[in-house]
Amino acid sequence: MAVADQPTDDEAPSASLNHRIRTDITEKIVSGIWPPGHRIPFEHVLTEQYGCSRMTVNKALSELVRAGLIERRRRSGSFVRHPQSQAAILEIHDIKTEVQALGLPYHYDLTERLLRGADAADYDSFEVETDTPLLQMTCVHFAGERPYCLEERLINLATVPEAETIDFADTAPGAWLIAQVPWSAAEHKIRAASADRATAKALDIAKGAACLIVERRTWSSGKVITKVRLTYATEGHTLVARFAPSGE
Amino acid sequence: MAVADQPTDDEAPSASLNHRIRTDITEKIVSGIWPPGHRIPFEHVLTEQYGCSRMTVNKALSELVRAGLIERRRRSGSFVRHPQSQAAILEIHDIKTEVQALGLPYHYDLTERLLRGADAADYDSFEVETDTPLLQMTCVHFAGERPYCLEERLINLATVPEAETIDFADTAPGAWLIAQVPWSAAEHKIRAASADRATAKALDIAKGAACLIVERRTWSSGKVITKVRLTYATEGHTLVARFAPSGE
DNA sequence: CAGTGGTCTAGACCACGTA
DNA sequence: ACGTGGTCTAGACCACTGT
Repeated sequence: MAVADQPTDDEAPSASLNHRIRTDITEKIVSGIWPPGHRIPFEHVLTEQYGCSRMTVNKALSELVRAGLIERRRRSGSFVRHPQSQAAILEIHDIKTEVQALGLPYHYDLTERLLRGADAADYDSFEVETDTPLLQMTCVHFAGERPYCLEERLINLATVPEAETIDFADTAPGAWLIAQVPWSAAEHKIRAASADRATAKALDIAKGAACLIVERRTWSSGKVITKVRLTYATEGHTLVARFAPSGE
Repeated sequence: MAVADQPTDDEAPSASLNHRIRTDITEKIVSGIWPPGHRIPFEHVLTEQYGCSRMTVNKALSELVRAGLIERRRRSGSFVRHPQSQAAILEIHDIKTEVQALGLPYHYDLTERLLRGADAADYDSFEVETDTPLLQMTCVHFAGERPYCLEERLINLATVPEAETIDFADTAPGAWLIAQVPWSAAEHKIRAASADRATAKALDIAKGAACLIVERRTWSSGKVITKVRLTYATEGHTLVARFAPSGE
C-alpha cells in the first residue's frame, strides 16, 4: 500500500496511530474547520492518508461515535454531528472527601436509625413492595464545628441485608454502601429549597435559608438499593460539572 | 480453532460478538458475582470460551476500560475496578425545550443589551484581556405567564464577532450560540441562593426565596465564548442527572 | 525471562441504504 | 446494484512487568 504524506508531521511524536487519527479529526471539528453536517473522509481515504489498515481507521472513528462527535451512515459516510442537548459530567464525591478538600476536619453524627417496613408512600419513590424491610437513617455531616450537610437515607434491606448488622455510628452509610454494593445505575435530582423548621435546626441555619438538595436513587440489577436526600446548608456550596465532547 | 460452549445460551440471540462479551462481563460485575479486585479471564481464555479471535475480545475489554468498569495491567491481567467517585451525566437542555416539555407556552423578553469593554472583574471570571469587547445581555424566560428563568449572559465578541449583529429580540442567545459556535468544553456550577431584590423583581417572586442557580462557561479552542448565569425561580425546578457505568 | 496486554495488518463477508 | 460502514479473522511485533 502506498504511504501518503502524514497530515500532521509537526504534532506529538508518540501515541498510537488510531489516537492520532482521532485527535486530528477532533481538532478539525472543535475548531470549526469541519462544521456540523460536514462529511468527513471515507474510511478508505483515511486509510491511504495515514498509510494504515482499515481496522485502525475504523477503531478511531468508532470511538468518535461513542464520544458523540460524529455519526455514521452506511452507504452515505460519516458526518460531524449537530450539537444537541449539552451533557455534562457531574462528579458526585463522598462527603468526607468533599469536606477534607476544603481543608476542614470532618466528622458526622448519626441522629436516627430506624428499622421499619415499607408503606405506600415508599412504593412511589422507592419501587418496593409494602412491608419490605427498610433501614431509615438520618445523619449530619460536619465541616469543622459547623453542620455541612444533612443526610436522610433509606436502605432497602431486601437487596442489602448486611446493612442491618452494620453500626453506622462509625462508618458513614454512603461510604459503606459504595464499597459494599456494585451499583449499576443512579439518578440524581438537584433542586433548591428553603429550609423548613426541622432542617434549619439540624443544620443550625435560619429557617427559610436557601439550601441545595441532591436526591439520589441507586439501583443494582434493576432493584433500588438506597435512596438518599442530601441537604447542603452552605449557600456557598457548589456542584461542578464539566464537559468535553471527545471525552479526553 | 475449537469452539467451546457459549457462556450464555439463553441470552439475546442477536447483537455482535464483542457486544455479547461486553454485556456478559458487565452483568457479572454489576451483579456482584465478580467483586471489585476480581481478576477477569485472560484474553486467550475468553478467546477460547467464545470461539473468536483475540481482536474481538480485546475490543470488548477495551470498551469496558473506557466505561470505567475494569482496569488492565500488562503481565497481570484485567481486574474489576473498585468503585470510585460517582460521576453522572447531567443533561443541560435548551430553556425553550425545557418549558415546552412542561406543556406550557414559551416566550422571552430581552431586558438589557449592552456593548461594553471588559474590566478587571471580567478578567477573573472570563479570562479575557481588559477592553476586550463584550456583549452583555439580560433576559427573562417565561413559562406561560410566569417568569421561569432569569438569564444574565456575557458574550466574548473577540471570539464570536457575529453576535454583535444579531437581534436577540427574536432569537434567544443560548439557542443561537449553540447552533453557531462549535464549543469544545463547558463548566457548570450549580448552587442555591436566596433571591436578592433585583432577582426577585425580575422573576416576580418574594425576596429571599430559594433559587437554583446554574452558571456556565463555554470554551472553544481554549478561549471563553460565553458565560451565563441562569436563575430558576421555581422552587420545584429540578435538574436530573443519570448514570450507568457501562454507558449503555 | 516469560506472559500479559497494546496495537496493527491485510485481508474477508455481510447488512444496509442510497441511487 | 453498488459502495458504505460493521464486524471479524489469524496472525504479528512490541512494551511492559511480575516472577
